[in-house]
Amino acid sequence: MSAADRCVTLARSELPVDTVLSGRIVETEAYPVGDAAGHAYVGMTPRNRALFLSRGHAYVYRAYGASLLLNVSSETVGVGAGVLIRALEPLEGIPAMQRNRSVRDLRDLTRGPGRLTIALDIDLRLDGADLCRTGPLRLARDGHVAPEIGVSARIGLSRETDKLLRFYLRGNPFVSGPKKLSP
DNA sequence: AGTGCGATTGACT
DNA sequence: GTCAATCGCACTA
Repeated sequence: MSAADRCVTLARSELPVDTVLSGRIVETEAYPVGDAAGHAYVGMTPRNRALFLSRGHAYVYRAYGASLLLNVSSETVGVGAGVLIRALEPLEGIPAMQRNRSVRDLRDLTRGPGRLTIALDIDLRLDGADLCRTGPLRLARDGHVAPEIGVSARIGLSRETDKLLRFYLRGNPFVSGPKKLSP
């Protein structure tokens, strides 16, 4: 990555209430081809099939029985890989996000992969959705130039813990994880 | 058909 | 700081 990289915004629309909920992506983790910690590592299954769609499709899955996590597929058709969206900086629709999460504090609204899906009302029906075309969930460059990008090990894994594949906007208060990993 | 296990969170000591 | 909740899915038989 370079300092000229543009920030990316994730936007949720077509909700029952006519609102757009959006946030700037401030933290991600990569799960590239051949990564033993990636869900695609075992080959295509009913759960992970969206990882094998072309770049820019949503892979939504349930973790620990409770949380829904959002990934973006990152390779060509038939190749399984993705990027986990770990945190957003809230931009639009903040009151609606506060209702979805039953939380007021802006900092707690979308800091964490399982929290941001609740804030944006993302569910399993969005699994496989194309995020690069008009639809209920969209990715878009937001014009903001990214500041320095921090790199660290990924969070919550039991394998491949040495790989530095977590990326975040350094100093951004909406980044999740222990301070040690987000200085 | 049964078992084991998380790319987490929130509640609690 | 610790720890249990919770369920879809992958894996074994």
